[in-house]
Amino acid sequence: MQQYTLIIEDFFCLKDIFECGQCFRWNENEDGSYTGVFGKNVINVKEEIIEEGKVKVIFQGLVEGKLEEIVKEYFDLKRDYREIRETLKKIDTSMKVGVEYGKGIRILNQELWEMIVSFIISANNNIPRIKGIIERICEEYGDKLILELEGDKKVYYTFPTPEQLKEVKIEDYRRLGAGFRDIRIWETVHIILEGKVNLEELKQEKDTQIVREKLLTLSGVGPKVADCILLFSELKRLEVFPIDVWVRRVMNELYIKEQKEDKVSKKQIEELAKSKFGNLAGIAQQYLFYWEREKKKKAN
DNA sequence: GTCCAGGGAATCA
DNA sequence: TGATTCCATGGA
Repeated sequence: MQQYTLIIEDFFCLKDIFECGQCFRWNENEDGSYTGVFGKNVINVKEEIIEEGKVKVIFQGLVEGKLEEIVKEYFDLKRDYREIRETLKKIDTSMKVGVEYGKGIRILNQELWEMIVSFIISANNNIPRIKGIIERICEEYGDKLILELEGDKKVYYTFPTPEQLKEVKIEDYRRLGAGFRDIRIWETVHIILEGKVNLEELKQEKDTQIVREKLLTLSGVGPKVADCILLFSELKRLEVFPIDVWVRRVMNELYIKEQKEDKVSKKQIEELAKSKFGNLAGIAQQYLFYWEREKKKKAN
């Protein structure tokens, strides 16, 4: 068990980070802290706001290695988000509102394999259900981790490796609620196990288009899922702009203003995003996605 | 009962 | 190339 406390002199908000739609395995506790598993680590994070734009963050957890280094990498703490927000806010008033709303966001450096499977499951699905499916797969096939905080022991599970999923059958994924995505998960696991796509090589590849094409050879990975993997995993391509129903909706509402939303082509949105947001399109997308979804939540 | 969700693949024009 | 259709599931 390690502990690490950090003062961040910028906006940094656990709710913004964990509920903006980029991750599926972080859950809020009764005390307002969040606990999550990534790699072989299980970590609890608590924040105390010192003043506007200054926050104390307390990390506690079981990790392989040094907690400080691990969280600095995972939470992308070396990147200057203040500068990113300032750049985006200058684009227009809509973007300014979106950035202000999600100003505590950080784009996490999540494990490539976990993102591949998670976003295959995300196809035509909703976030609460995606989380449930992933959690059940981890409970069945991942490694058990036990975290004890203030005498309270809880059990967590790692995300299973391709090797750990080797003997899993298509019906097993169906039984765990994956629905029609069952065969896609199975096929992708076996593409990796057979070495047809090498994840370590993908992490080394610098050309984003080559990485994207490789990802598209995986079963259940189309353009949108590939873009989510590129943006939200350790591949960290902040310029890619995943377009789902929410992003299409918000881009149409703010900029395109077409009566019939389904008439707006993906290409049109892509080109608009690239020209407006440039190499920060991915982060801009996340501010917009989060803003649009929270707006909808509040309306209900 | 109907609609919708961080879409992809197969099929057809 | 581009448009349609089907695909499980659970909550609203």
